[in-house]
Amino acid sequence: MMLGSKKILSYPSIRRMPSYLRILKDLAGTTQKTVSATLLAKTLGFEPIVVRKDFDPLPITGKSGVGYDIHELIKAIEDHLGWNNVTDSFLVGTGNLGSALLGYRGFEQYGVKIVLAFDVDPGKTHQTINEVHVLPIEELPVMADRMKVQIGILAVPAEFAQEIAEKMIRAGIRAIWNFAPVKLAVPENVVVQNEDLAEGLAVLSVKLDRMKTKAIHASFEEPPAETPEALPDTPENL
Amino acid sequence: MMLGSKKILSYPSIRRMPSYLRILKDLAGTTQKTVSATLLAKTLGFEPIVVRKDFDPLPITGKSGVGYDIHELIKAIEDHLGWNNVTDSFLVGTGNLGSALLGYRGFEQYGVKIVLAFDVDPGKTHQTINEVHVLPIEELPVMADRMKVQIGILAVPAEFAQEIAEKMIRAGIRAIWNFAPVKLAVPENVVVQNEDLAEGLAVLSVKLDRMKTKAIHASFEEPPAETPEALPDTPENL
DNA sequence: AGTATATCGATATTAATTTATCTGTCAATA
DNA sequence: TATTGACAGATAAATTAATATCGATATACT
Repeated sequence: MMLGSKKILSYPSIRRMPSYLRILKDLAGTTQKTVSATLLAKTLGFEPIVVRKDFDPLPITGKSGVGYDIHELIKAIEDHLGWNNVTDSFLVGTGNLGSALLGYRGFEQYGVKIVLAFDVDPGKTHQTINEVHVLPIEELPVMADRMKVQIGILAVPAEFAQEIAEKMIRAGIRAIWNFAPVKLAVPENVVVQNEDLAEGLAVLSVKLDRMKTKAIHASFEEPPAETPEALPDTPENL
Repeated sequence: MMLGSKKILSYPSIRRMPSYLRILKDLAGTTQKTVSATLLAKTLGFEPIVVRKDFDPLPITGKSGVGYDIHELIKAIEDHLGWNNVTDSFLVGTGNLGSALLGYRGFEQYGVKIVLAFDVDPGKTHQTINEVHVLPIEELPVMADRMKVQIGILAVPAEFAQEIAEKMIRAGIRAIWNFAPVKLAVPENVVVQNEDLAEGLAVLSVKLDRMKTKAIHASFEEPPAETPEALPDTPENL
């Protein structure tokens, strides 16, 4: 045994993987065979050391003075995320956000394909949004069972989220991508990933505020230090 | 001076603030006057100590044996995030994601109001989406100047993101909420917050994968340990 | 060949974040 | 009024993540 013993990536690392993947796939279309951590870092705005650390647990090895093999790296990342073979998923809630998610082509590139959508509102069902059929929520259990779907995307208003989540779980869904701003109560064998736009907005607000006060303080100190007018890469945290 | 010297919140704390705020605003509609960290924690699925630590830098103080004053707490959080007075913002890109964002009522609750939208596609301009006018991108500079808008929401395809960002910046915008999966190069007096759905999806994928292997290992060890079929609160990380 | 430069990987080091522990306060109740 | 349980807040410990340092190797360029 002990075969597939991948060393584990930290969650911050995992979150950076999609960015790497995008760049790598771009490069895969060129004549380039290798990338350095330095290049990736510069493109993404963080330090090379971060990149090397991120790749460290992957079952690949770079070459000193050269970098990493692009295709190897892509494969390693996709393997780790399980994004090789696309997984089918259901989406529930075809309001604004739900439709937007349906409109996002390219989830398939991220290993997930929305194969069916559901809604409680009869006015929204039995139509097709972006080539995905919308069915009444009642049909979810049967379809989930028939299609062996494991991932559910929850894009309903907060007040229905828990109820729909339970319906998903009873139907055999094991992973819920939750866009409703509520903590879902789920059994321990079900995983939940919460997505909350307000989080990012909160960070932006604070950053803006801190930038302003910084500017004020700066104005009392040295002369403006020659504001670089054009596009220096600021290391982007969060 | 040293007046407005708020102690700083960590970014993880900042990200949790919107969740607190939502619960608090719910409670504000009831007869409750106070909340305990314990209650907030239970509702959100983390530990009370996290909540108390999060509130520690805020200029408020809870009462032992009682909790925090709900209104005081709301005010303190909103103050810190600058979500008291709603800030006007522009949105660029009225594709799927852009429309979804326009459809999100309730950003105002988060201190941000989209007052105008822009698009390059003449086919999309001069209409109204969710009561927000869509103008040609050329008009952004004039309007930004006239309305003194500081926040820009970028919901355009990756290949145009940098270009549009520069246009925003030249127009005086100081904070960009970036939904395009690219690192923007901006001057150091501009703040950027990147939003990347793939991040959350990556985390979900890995969680699901780890859950599965956990299940496999468990099946070799002790007898199933009585799976709690109904809804135990799992502490939700990330 | 010899040298400079780029780059990885291993090993610290430092910083940020989470978690634990303990003490004292408050309010309800016997 | 003494006792108990719920709670905040301070301080400390443990964990996790980011950053730095350094030696070794590959490539390009004299």
